[in-house]
Order: sequence, then C-alpha cells, then structure tokens
Amino acid sequence: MNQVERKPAGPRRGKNGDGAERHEAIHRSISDAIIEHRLKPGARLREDALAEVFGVSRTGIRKILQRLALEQLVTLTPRRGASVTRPTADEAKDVFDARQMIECGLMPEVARRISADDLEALRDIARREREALKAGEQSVAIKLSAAFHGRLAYISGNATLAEFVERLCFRSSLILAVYGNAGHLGCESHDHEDLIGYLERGEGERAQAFMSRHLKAIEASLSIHAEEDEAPDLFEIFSG
Amino acid sequence: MNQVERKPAGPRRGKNGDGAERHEAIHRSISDAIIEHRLKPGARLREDALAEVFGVSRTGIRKILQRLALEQLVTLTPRRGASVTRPTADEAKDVFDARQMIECGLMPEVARRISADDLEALRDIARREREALKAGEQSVAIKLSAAFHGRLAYISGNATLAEFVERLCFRSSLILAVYGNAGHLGCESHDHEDLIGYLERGEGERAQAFMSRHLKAIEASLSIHAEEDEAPDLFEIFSG
DNA sequence: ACACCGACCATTGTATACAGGAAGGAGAGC
DNA sequence: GCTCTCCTTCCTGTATACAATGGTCGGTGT
Repeated sequence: MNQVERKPAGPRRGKNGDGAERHEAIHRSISDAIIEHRLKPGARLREDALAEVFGVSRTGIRKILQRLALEQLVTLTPRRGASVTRPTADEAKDVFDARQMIECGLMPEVARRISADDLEALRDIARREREALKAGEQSVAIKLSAAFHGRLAYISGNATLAEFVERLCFRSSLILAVYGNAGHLGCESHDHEDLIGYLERGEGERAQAFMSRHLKAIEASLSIHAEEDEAPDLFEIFSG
Repeated sequence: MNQVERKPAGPRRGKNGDGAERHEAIHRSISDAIIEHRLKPGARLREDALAEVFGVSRTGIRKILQRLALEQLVTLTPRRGASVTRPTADEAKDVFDARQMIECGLMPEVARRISADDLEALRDIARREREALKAGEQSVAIKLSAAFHGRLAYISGNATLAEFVERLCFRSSLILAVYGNAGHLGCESHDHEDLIGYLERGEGERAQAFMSRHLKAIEASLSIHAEEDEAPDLFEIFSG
C-alpha cells in the first residue's frame, strides 16, 4: 500500500517523552491567548497554521482543539473547523449565575481553611492585577483576575468545584471580550483586596456576601445586548 | 446491547456524514457501559479492541477516549492506555459536596419553573427506577437515578450548571461501583417520588432541604475506606 | 535453584497520506 | 450589468503506517 518509500522525515520532534508536556504547553499558550483577548471571539483557528506555529503535526493540534472545545473556549463546527467561542447572552447569564452559586458557596470554607501562604499568594496576584490595570494592560489584568478567582476556589480543598470555577472564569473572560465595555473592564476597584481582608479575619459570611456583590457588579457592568448576528430571525424582522 | 454491528469491512466504512453521530453513539455506548457497571472501575480499555468492536479506526476511538477522560469517567495514563476511573475517597467526598451545593441550590429555581411535562417525565423515570430495583436490575436503576437527577437539573434552565450536575451524577455512579454496598444501592426509598411531590406543590425550600437529606443519605450509605492500592505510600509504611 | 539481564511482543503516540465537503471565484446566460 | 451555476481550491475528517516504550518471558550465569 505504501507507494512511496518515505524516508524517516526528520524526527526533530522525537526528542523523548516531552510530548505530553509539549501538548500541555501548547494548550496553555492557546488558552492564554484566548483569555487575554489576543485571539478574539469568532477568530478561526486553522489546524495547519497552529501545527506549523508550534512545530507539531495536525494530530496533536486536533487533540488540543478538542480539549479546548470541551472546555468551551473554542467552538468546533463540523466541517468548518475551530473558532474562538462567541458566548451568547444566555450563556453569559448562566455562567454568572453559576459563579454566584459556587463561588459564594465556597467562601465560608475558604475562610476556614485559608493559610498565610495563600493570603500572600492572593495579595501578590491582586497587586499585580492593580498594576496591570494602572498600566493599561487589560489583557494581563483579565488573566490575573481569572487566576485570582481560580486560586481562591482551590483553597476550599474541593478540587472538583475548583476546577469548575476555573473553567467558569475562563469563560467569563470570553464574555468580557464580547459584552464588556472597554471603559472599566475587570474588577477595577479594591474588591479583591477587600475580599482578602474578610478572609484573613475569618469572616466567611461577610466574604460570601461581598463576593456576591462583586460578581453582581461585574455582571451589571456588561452590556448584554442580544447580538442577533448568528441567526437573524427573519420572521421577527419582517413581521412587524 | 446490540451495538456490535459487524460491518462488511469494506473500505466504505468512512462514509462520512454519519461520522459525528457515530462517534456520539459510541461515546454513549461506552458511557452507559461504565455507568451501568458493565465496565468496572479499573477495567482496561484497549484502543484496538474498541476500534474493532465498533468498526471504526483507532483515531476515532482515541478522540472518544479523550473526551471520556475529560469527563473523568476514564483515566488516561501516559503509556499504559485507558482504564475506567477508580475514584479515590477524596474525590468521592468532593463529588458529593459539589452535588450538595449545586443540586440543592438549584431546587428553588426548579420548583419555580417545573412544568406538567417535566413532572410527567420525572414520574416516568422514577417509576421505571423503582421497577428496575424491584426486578433486581441494579445497573438499570443506577442509570435511571443518574438520569433523574440530571433531568431535574436541566429544568432549572441553567445549561451550564445542569451539565455539571450530569457529570457529577456519572461520577457518582462510578463511586457507587467502588464504595457502594451491594445491599441497598441507589435511591431505594420513595425519595424521588417525594421530591417530585414537593416540586409539584412549588415548595422550593422543602425540596431543597429534602434533596440535602437525600444526598446525605446516599453518601452515608457508602463505605468509604481509604483503599490504599493505587500508590502505597512506602515512606509511611516503612518509616514506622 | 534463584536472580538478573536481554530480547520480544503488545500497545500507545505521532505523522502522513488520502478523500470528501464547503466556500469563493470565474464564466456564461439572461 | 447582474446573477446563477460550476469548478477549483482549501481545509477538515479518517485511516493507516511507523516509531517508541513498557511489560513480560525466557535464557544464562552463579
């Protein structure tokens, strides 16, 4: 069946078992690019291009793309390839409702378990976030905000819920990219610092209430208009 | 059961178009087999064997296996292949804590939104579950129990959280397989019927409390022993 | 006889080759 | 001049071939 006797085409890849780590690194690269809005919602992700950029074959790229699709960061349309997910208004609402329920629900346990190291790490993230915002680097700030919320969730000790929160934060970044006003993106105020204060003092209930207000504030800052591009409802348009 | 459709092995098996649906069907087949405990935790899943059974090539099987790994139904060890996940005691606790938080939190909204059709569908599932339990078909009963909880979550209207609940229920089936006592598996009593009653009467708070007790009862029925097979901690063993 | 070492086999990981469908462009007809 | 259709071209979906690795079994030496 092999018509052509292909020479072992340059196994420049086959160093050793770094394959898994390489894939992980590529996954993070693409994730970060999406979360930092360097890849905007709707952007198409061609397999060939990504394969060439990262120096692997399409096989590995496909695997990563599928994982990203499961995480709902990219959308995989059957014969059209992959593109960065453009969240709908409904999805945005679901995501923020879910964050309300889970992140707020986690706060008491977090307040109970938080350690000095955790506090330091969180303060570091919050500080860098403020600096990024001050410097106008919204990409970095958004990524750090997601990192803050994700890290917070992991302190609860429940890896399953923390993973879920992390994914919700990633999706939130996407939502900010679509529905956010360029003006005051992310968590500008001292919210994160204040939250750390409540947690440090072990005030779980207050932290919970504060987180609720915090998330509501973010959601309220979005301009969620229906965005009727995808499937323009001709009936509604012409029936009036 | 009859998913083994021996194809004529012609070269036309890649008749695309049905590819996506085929993959979906295979995914469901394997998922069901795991949830119904026909594939027990720890069972190895060789790619060749699955490829032959379902009449597709290893490429498609790999894709499905990776998706199952993302859903944490199978574990993918780097050079050793795939096997049905054997949940640890910690994971079991996390899963049930997560269900406590999310499923209970969803109940008020479910009580608000539930429709007559929903009630009928839920009653049907609960009835079939009881019948299966009476007939001693624990596999079917476990699957129906997961279906009940999943369906319930979808009524809330929050697709994101419902999806998460669905996945938690699948993982719960796995946990039951490892830590459950053969005696009283699943939700034996009239719990599901009672819950439907509360929801029908719009008593969200009561439904929430009842769901909490229900989940606690299931968790309490497990015998969670540490199961130190996976990575026997030699340091701890020999340091004494 | 037991233990260690080497080779083989089984199974996964990766790349490439091939086929089929969808989007865009060009040509022809009205 | 505009539009419709066909063709080309790119891109994804799938299978297969090849490389690498870990486990296992058998042989040999002490």
